[in-house]
Amino acid sequence: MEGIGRDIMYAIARAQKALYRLIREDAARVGITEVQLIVLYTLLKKEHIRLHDLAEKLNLSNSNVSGTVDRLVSAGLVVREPSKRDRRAVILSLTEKGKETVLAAFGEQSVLRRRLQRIQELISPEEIEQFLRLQEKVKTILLGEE
Amino acid sequence: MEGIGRDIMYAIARAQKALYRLIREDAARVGITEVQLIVLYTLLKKEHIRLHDLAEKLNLSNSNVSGTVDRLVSAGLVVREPSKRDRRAVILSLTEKGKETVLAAFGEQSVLRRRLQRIQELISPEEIEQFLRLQEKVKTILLGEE
DNA sequence: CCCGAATAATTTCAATACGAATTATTTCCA
DNA sequence: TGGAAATAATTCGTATTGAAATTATTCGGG
Repeated sequence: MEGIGRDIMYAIARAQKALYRLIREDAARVGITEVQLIVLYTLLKKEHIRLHDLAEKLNLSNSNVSGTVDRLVSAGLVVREPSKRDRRAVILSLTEKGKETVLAAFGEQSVLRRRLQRIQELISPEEIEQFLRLQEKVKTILLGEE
Repeated sequence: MEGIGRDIMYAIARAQKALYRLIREDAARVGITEVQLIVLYTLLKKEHIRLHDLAEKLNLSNSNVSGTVDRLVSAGLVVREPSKRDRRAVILSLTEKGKETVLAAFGEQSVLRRRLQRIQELISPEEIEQFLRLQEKVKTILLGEE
């Protein structure tokens, strides 16, 4: 692992840690954990999704999401219901309380929202576009899909 | 969380997952976990480091690193010794076996090494430089240090 | 139509991961 | 210098994480 490779690794890791720290902050404000908030947000954007599809969307294992959903159901934020089309599957949706929670977390007081806006103020659209393109390219090569 | 912000979040998360998957693969080949390999690698690059400094370098909590070091000591890959300068601190170093393990993990057979090289073959030095610069800029803004 | 392969979810287990509390030691300043 | 504040590490509790095994169901080819 020579210089450049190491730089790339550390850069990716640092950006991710910074991002998760913000999500954790917003999540803590409404009394949940970061992964729970990410799951709620995903469900807000796409209701009635199957557990497997949710796990795929989030790049998490089924077992992981299954446990997280357990806790969200216990907290009254999410409901599980068996799929009518496929009796193996379960369909997930937000409860009213779940909706309120995610909206409160990412609402006016959200640190993450403020910082993401700041990025758009301080970095030009061309550079952001460039950033996303390179990020995607690096990811594709890392996955061996080039 | 509108379009661009979400794109940035997902891009960062995806790159990190791809990276960690590779590290996990190399680590599994030598019979350890990804975090354990990252710790061993860090110790290879900087021997005789204090636990607190190691945790800081890796952006991990002290308690987390303490537990990971426990397992590495049990496996005979790392040794703990009390610092002479500061009796509160412990100094960490690799054993001979620890050195061999990390060198084997990131040696010729390393998938991560191969993919990082591939990045340098497929992406121009200017673009890599640009990538690292933007990555750093985004991280700084996310941390609120702009 | 039927049975083996594939798929969806859960459970279990070991390893992260972090915050809070605790213990031991050092620092620093009144 | 004496003691409060800060620092280093560990322990504890809870919540991720993913691989592997398990169960239930669906799919697909003969």
